[in-house]
Amino acid sequence: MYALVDGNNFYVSCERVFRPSLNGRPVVVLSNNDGCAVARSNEAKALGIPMGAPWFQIQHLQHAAGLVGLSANFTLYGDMSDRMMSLAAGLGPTQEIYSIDESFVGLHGVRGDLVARARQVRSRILRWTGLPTCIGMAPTKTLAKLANHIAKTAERKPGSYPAEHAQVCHLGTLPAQDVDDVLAATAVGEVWGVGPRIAKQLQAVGIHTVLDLARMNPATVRSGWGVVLERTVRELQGQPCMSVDDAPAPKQQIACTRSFGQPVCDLPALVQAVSEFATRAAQKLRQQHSLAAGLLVFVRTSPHRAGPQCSRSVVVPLRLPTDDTLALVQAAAEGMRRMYVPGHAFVKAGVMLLDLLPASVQQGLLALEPADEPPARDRTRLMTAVDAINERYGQGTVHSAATGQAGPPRTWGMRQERLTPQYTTRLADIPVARA
DNA sequence: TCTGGGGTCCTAGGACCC
DNA sequence: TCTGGGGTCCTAGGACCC
Repeated sequence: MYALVDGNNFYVSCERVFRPSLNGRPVVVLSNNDGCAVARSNEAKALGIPMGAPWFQIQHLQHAAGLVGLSANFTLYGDMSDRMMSLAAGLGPTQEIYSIDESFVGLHGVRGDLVARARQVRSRILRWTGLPTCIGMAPTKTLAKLANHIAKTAERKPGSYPAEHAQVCHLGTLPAQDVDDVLAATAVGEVWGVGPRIAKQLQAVGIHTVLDLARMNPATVRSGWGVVLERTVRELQGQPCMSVDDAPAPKQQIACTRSFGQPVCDLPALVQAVSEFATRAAQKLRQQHSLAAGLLVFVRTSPHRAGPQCSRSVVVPLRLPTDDTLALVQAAAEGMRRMYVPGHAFVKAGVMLLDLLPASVQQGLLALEPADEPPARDRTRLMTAVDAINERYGQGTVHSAATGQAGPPRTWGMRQERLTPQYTTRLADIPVARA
């Protein structure tokens, strides 16, 4: 049996913990550059704002409907996520953190009334962190996802499903007919693994509800759509094809990419931008104890804007796999210089670290290669010190000169005009209670 | 004029997730 | 004027091997 614990409107809920005046109001949290809505309160959903709606198209609702738009505060959300996850882990013996606001919990061997237990965990998370959640439970992960969807929808739209499913929904103990009823009341596109494309194809052959999909023959699904959807169908039928993965493998690639706050044409600014992206990517690389053997840099113009389009990328192989910020910054800057073409309004660039391998694998230099770098041991100590200082005193306290004030003005920085304080992670931002 | 069969590896592109 | 970022897995097709 599996549970899926999922934060309701997670980013919005994090903001509301520290600004209770946002309760009951339509609120959206915007993507980087205040681009589009990536989280919506129930009130915002009720206004008809779709996921991903561009801010410039909905900002008139500020006056018309009291809509509040906030810049994404990922430092806050990450910290709140850690708190929520540690409490959700109390539900069962294994936990897989699937995204910033969702975790699967394996319920193997858990005795007693699962629904009562889930309600208890849910109310503990609410009381201790201020975050509302919903919990779905079922014999497979795909069904647990579905149960979670039902729990949320039953709470948000009374009448859509039986009221007892609100907040906590356990499909595992329901009579078969009741399970069929909720599957028949749910559109096939809500299934985990069925995106817009496949949903359309399914509808074209008369598969409209989750129940329709669950009743398909797995072999037919395999030949028509492939093994991925076949697994989904089997999971809907109650046959587990996925288990809780509580020790995720290290990532195979690490990316840091950003859209710019405004278009950028000149090379020095682009070099500075990718130097900073490489710095961030290198940090992530060291956190998972990997080395990169290659680095990809890309830059592109906007498909939404008129004018000449340009999209270029270059892979820079690294002679020695490394996790050294300075080496990676150098490679990123070199790649950018190599592919740069003047005369374009670039809006996005990024760095991806490729061909990752465990840091425990040491590759020696061939004796005939010049030993022009400081011994690797010293560099490792330097990077450890830099990470520790930045962890303690804030990002960028120590940084490579390529990303600093010596460079060009930081014209490419993100737009974040509606950013809230870092309530839980910066001393100066901690809320003060007054009697 | 005639030109095998079976396998691996790599890459690009598509689809999905949140 | 203004449209995010970071991942995964699968498949098809080409290059190459014996």
